[in-house]
Order: sequence, then C-alpha cells, then structure tokens
Amino acid sequence: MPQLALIVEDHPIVSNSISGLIQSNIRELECHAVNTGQSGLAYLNSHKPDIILLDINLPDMSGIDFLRDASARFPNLKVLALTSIEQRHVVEQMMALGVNGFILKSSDTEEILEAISTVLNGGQYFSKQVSLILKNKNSNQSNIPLLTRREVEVLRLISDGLTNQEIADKLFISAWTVDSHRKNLLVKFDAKNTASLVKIAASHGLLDY
Amino acid sequence: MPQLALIVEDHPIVSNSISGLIQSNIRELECHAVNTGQSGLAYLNSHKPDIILLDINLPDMSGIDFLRDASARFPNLKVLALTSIEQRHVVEQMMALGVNGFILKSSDTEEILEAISTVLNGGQYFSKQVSLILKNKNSNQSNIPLLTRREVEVLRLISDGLTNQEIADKLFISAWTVDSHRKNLLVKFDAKNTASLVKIAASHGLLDY
DNA sequence: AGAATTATCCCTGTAAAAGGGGATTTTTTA
DNA sequence: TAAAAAATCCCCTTTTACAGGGATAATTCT
Repeated sequence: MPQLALIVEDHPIVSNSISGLIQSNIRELECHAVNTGQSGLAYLNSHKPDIILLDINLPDMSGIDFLRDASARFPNLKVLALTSIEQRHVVEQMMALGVNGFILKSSDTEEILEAISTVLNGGQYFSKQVSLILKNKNSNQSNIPLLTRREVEVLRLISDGLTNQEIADKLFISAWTVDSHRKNLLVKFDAKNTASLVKIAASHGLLDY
Repeated sequence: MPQLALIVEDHPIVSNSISGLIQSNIRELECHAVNTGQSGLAYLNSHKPDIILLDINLPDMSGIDFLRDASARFPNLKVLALTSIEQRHVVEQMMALGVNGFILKSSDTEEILEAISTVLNGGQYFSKQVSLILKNKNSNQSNIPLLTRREVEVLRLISDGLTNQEIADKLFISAWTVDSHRKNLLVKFDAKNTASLVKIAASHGLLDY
C-alpha cells in the first residue's frame, strides 16, 4: 500500500519540484501539497501522512509553531525540515522539537531524495551544512547566556527603544532596578553597550520581530 | 528552430522545477541552468540565450551586478527576474537596469509560464505583487529604507558596539560626521534610539552575524 | 528550613547619545 | 555640465547610558 507525504510549503515552484521528484523516483509515495501552516494542520486531522516536508518560513505561521502544534497531537510524526537560510537558533529550536531531518533548499536532488528515504525508513538525515552549524555551536565562544524572566522582559523593552525610566514605569519598578538588569545583561552577553547587546540578542533569536 | 533559455539560480529545486515546467509546456524552448553568476556570465559568451531567468539572490554576486555586466555586453537581452523577497529598492534598481519582467518565487506555475511566454515574445510581465510594491512606494511599511554605502558601514559598526569616536577613528573621518550618519539612520528607520535602530536593522537582515 | 538566586533599590561621577540647529565639499546621476 | 545626492564638518544643550561601587527584600530550589 502506498505511503503518503505532506508538503507544507508556500512556494509552488518548490513544492511542485519536490512532488515531481518524489513521483518519478519513489513510486510507493503519494504526495499532497499545501501552501499554509493552517491548511497543513487541517490536513493532519483528516489524513495521516507518513512524512511531512516542512518549510520553515511559512506565510501564516513559523515552522516552529507548526511543529509544536502538530507534534502535540501526533507525537511520532516524521518531519523533514526545509530551510533556505541557515540560522543557528532556528535550527536548534527545530531540533529541540524533534525533527527527523534537516535539509537546505540549496541541496541537490539526490540529497533531497536520500533525506526523504532515510526519514521515511525511520532514520535521521541532516545535511552537511546543517551539521556544521550544530558543530560550531560548541566551539562557538559561549552559548546563549541563561537569562532570568525579568532580564528577558527588560531586554525586549530595551530593544524596542524604551529608556530605563520608561521601562520602570511600564513594569512598576524603579529606574535603578532597570539599570541593574541592564548592567547584568551587558555582563552576561559580554556586550560593550546597548547596541551590541541588541545585536547579539537578535543573533540568538531572542527578540521577536 | 528551438529557442534557448538560461536559468541562473543557485537552488537546484527551483531551477529543476522551472526547467521541468518549460520542457513540458513550451516545447520550442531549450533550457540550460547554472548555479552561479560567474558561470552564467561565462555561458553568455559561448551561447546566446533568447531569455534569461535570473535569481536576484545569487551566492557569488547580486542580481544587480550580474545584470549590469550582462546587459553591458548584450544590450537587448531579455531578462525575467525571480525574487523571493520583495524589497522596493532592489525591484527599482532592477527595473532601472531594464529587466523585461519580474515574478516572485511564490507565484504559481501558470503565472510563471505566462511570464516566460510574454517576455520571450517581446513583451513585459510584472506580477501583481511587484506592481503593488512599485505603486505603494510612498507607503513604506514592509520596505527597507534605502541606505547609502556609508550609512550601512556606520550602521554595522554601531551594532558592533563602537562609539562615534571609535567609528570615526576607524573610517578616518570626524566624529561629527559619524554623528550625522547616526542621526540620518535614526530618521530613516524611524528609530527612537540606538537600541531600536539595531533591532530594526537586524529584523531586516542588514546585520551579519 | 536554609541556601542560592533573583529582584529590588540606592549613590556618584563620567562618557556618550539624542535633539536641535547649521554649513561646505565631493560624488553621483540625469 | 548642471542638479541632486551623499559625505563631510561644526556647535550647543539636554538626556540617557555606563562604570563603579553597595545593600536589602523576595523568590526558588534543595
């Protein structure tokens, strides 16, 4: 009996290409493509795909949100993540959510087919570039510093351009306190000033935008 | 006699998909795909394609540089630009360099085929979203402000935590000048202070990290 | 319950940025 | 080549951040 693949990807060119690839190379696998996260989640309820090819950059929701939602309902889902940009924190978050494989859109067709087969057979596949990213995490100076809730809160408000006094008013605390948090953030991130603090925080994916 | 299309695109998935599309829908058009700007320029010398499908985000050079170089040597080249992100100033620059059409990678297959045929027959094709961008040039919501080279340079140094004086020393200019650039950056990004400036710049992918 | 961490508040300087003005020269573009 | 844009330099005032201490209350964790 044929297996079923769900492609969640908003670029028709890409999803067409992948389903074409699958149809002409993996006979026993049927394909269904959707172009939004919402319709992907809906499809999960009516059908039960054996594998999901998930684009990380969806128009309506992030791949991370999709995965969180999907794997909450179907814990042993097989997911192969597709990405065009290599951002450490995104890859790490996806890994933490238990994706079974990771390939880049710049991968060649052989690699994509291999990744699909591997994941479908219960294995894991990570493209070289992605493995490199994960390796360099260790050698990469310091990981993300461990912040307290309050520090994250203050950090976000700082990056939104609020002054110590404005943050103080918003959080109903004294400006001295905000200044303390700010200083601790500078130390934890080994940042010279607010500018480098915000840049480093952004590079770690700590800021929403 | 068959016509020839050159696809300059570093994502094999995308170029495969497009050449597949062409082969099964436009019989009289042959395809050749390259994955770097350099090899694309080299191909131009040995062959004479009737149309170029050009990705704007190439690994080795920008689509703008490619186009400048290519159209200097072959003035009446037909070029259909492909882009995944809609950035006003990029679109405008490409327009100024005389591309014959503009489509997004999120376009559906019908639109892509229509665009190819139109351009091949001497017409121009601009996808709806691109037309919208050009119309809405006043309302700049999701558009990145147009920065000068110097401003980008100063912006990056600011985000690395350098002070005006340090930047001045590095660029061999006065700190007053750096301050001017900084003020212009704040205005262009509509940022309250350095912190929000860096955050916004990061959100637009203007910072390397 | 005790220890460790977190959150809070306080002071004094100095350095830097932000806000408000200018102006001139150099480079790019039409 | 003329006009426009970019890059450069200048001054003054006020606000904010940064560096350097220090201390106590409130949580969390073991």
